Amino acid sequence: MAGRVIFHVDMNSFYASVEAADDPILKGKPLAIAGNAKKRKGIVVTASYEARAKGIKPPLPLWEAKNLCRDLIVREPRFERYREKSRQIFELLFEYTDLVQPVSIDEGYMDVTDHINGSAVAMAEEIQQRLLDELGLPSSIGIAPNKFLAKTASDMKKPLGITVMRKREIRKNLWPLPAEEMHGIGKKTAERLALHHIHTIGDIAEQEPDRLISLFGVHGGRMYERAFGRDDRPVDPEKAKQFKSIGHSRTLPEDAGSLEEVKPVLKYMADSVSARLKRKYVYASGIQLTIRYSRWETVQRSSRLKAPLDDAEAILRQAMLLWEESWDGEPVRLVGITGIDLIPKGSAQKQLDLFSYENEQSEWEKEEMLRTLNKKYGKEIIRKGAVRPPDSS
DNA sequence: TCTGGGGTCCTAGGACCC
DNA sequence: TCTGGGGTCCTAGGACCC
Repeated sequence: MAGRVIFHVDMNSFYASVEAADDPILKGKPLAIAGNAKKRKGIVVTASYEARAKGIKPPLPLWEAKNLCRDLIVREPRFERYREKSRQIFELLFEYTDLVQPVSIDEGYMDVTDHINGSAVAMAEEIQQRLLDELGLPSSIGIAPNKFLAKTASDMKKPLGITVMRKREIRKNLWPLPAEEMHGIGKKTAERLALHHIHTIGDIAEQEPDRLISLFGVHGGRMYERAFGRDDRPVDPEKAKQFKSIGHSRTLPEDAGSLEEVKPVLKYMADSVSARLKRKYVYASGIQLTIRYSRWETVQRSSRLKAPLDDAEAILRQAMLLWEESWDGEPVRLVGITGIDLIPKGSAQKQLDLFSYENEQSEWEKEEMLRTLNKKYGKEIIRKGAVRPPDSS
């Protein structure tokens, strides 16, 4: 694969920029998007560049942010609106090539190798200008022969930057960067690298690859390759559509100390996860319950299902069984439900046929669990028949 | 006034099988 | 008196990213 041209398009302060585009009063002001502090969700998710200038950088607790900047404007996030804007962004990018891979709500890769008329920089400038003119949103674009270098390049100049990273410039532009700047290296790995006197990306490049692999596993091998700017991952438009899990979690208004207290929250989450599974045309073949204790320890327990499902009551029932198995009686700060091991509806039906015999065998087990739960928590939510193979329609 | 919510990927270790 | 051993599958937890 010789001479690809990859763009990494990264929106600047995306949530804050959307708010400013929708409400011009916010333009040029220090703005933070943050959850409601009274409900203990007080962290800054996104800060405008004016707020960043005062040292406000996500994820900062809101009260600290207010101390740093007395006239900080705070808005709660409107995720539905951001998703809508996100769709518009990618529609615009798809005008240039089919090889667009969204990687999050506000960034994506483009493989424009076969679509350059003139210079790549001119094309990036046009895209950036159109995002600004048509959607009111600033972006930074990195241009490079692969995803890793394009991503690194887009980070180098914000806001409204366009940065080209050529292979031959790696020694000059990549190697001086701190190791933690490499995508995939976070705080923990950077600390471990520092123990071995590895501080910059250049230091990584100087290591024996076998040593990195023995220390960090496949991650070590990958960081060595990246340090030389090597990355042959294709831009894959399908990847964004392939969900592996769908979940919903929430920090509670106050700590909970019983299943009665969290049951309404779990019910709400089961409904929401069920609705999203149905919308995405997938079944979950496992359900995972997340419990975060007020002591900040997080526990996750999952169960595999005999029959893949998308039914809200069945999801809730599984979640409550998992609660029974895993809650240690301590105060709980957050709960979450996630559907895992998702399978598309078409293939789910085949699996169901395969498992139907096994289902009948385990029927007495279900009855037993239901009796136990019903005795304890009443029958309004937990009912026989909640777990049923999905309709074949 | 400590610390959100959506994810993906990798690894360690136990269960199980032959 | 020692108590094989290798492969595979599954789960929980951790690191990381936006």
